[in-house]
Amino acid sequence: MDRIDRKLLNLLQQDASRTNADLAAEVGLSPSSCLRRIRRLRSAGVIDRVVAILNPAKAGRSVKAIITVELERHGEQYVRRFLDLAAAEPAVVQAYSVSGETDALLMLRLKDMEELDALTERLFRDESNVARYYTTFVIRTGKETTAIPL
Amino acid sequence: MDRIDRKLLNLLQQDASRTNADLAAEVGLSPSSCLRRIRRLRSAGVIDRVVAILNPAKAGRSVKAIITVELERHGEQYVRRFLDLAAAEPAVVQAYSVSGETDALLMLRLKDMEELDALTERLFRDESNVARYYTTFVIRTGKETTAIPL
DNA sequence: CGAGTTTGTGCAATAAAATTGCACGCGACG
DNA sequence: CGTCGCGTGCAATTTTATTGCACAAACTCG
Repeated sequence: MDRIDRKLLNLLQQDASRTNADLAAEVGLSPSSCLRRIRRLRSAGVIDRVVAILNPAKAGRSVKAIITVELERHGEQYVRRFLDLAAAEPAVVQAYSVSGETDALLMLRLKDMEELDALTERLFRDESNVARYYTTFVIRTGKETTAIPL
Repeated sequence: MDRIDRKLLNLLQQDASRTNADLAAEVGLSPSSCLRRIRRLRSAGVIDRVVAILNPAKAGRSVKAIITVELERHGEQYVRRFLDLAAAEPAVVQAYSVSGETDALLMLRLKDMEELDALTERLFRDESNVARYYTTFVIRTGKETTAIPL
């Protein structure tokens, strides 16, 4: 994991659709060496996967919401059970258990309010272990990246 | 934007490193038609970009934290200014202005606590407009996807 | 209803890119 | 000082993407 590897990772985190020859030129390697490095990073698991990022609005999911959840019982098995329940929802893109006042935090991608209504109904109606939940809406996005700084 | 387009987008959101011929077979199209659809989705902006997703731990950023911020003055220009400030920080991967009790929410990727300390120092020391901020740590990740449901 | 146009498709040829085998150079280590 | 291991570049090969073309379906407008 030297300087070149980091440079490659940074480039790939920005745009993984570039050709290998292109990347090789930018980091100052031959295409074959560059390719071998990328493959090594991939099989080492440093690169987890390569994905397409969609434009939320054009994919019909312009509403972003955050739900913080406080559970009745805070034990690990209860938290886990709730996270699994939330993870099963397609609209839930991130589900975390957290420290502090609340127990869990969900990040949602929604089509409209109706969908939020249906989701909260599903997640919190039967779930007798949820003491309280707070829904927050994202007004403006200042930054949203998948890139991990190196 | 028909059923085939959606199927393609779902596949590409999961794994954009598959070959075009492979994708074509899965959606039941010839490689050329499949490629043309993907290119159309890309130039229409539905596909925003293609990126490599790293393993946070293996990239040396295993700590995930959330900071919610309450500003002194809540006016739009103040919120914007704060978001810009936060967005400039490499450790900040998501920065939103939100509805509700607080004004902004930051999602962080950190190497260690020291980095958090340095960051809060930078973000909140000079920033006299910040009334209060709450730091929360992610204990467990139940789900974390970049895929937008279609 | 029907001619014309637009849009999408498959096939085959072509171009571009990834991948592999091989030999070399450099640094670590005995 | 020789040997080993690792990474590199080059060139050949294989795989993949891309393009031109002809055809079929859907849609439009008179």
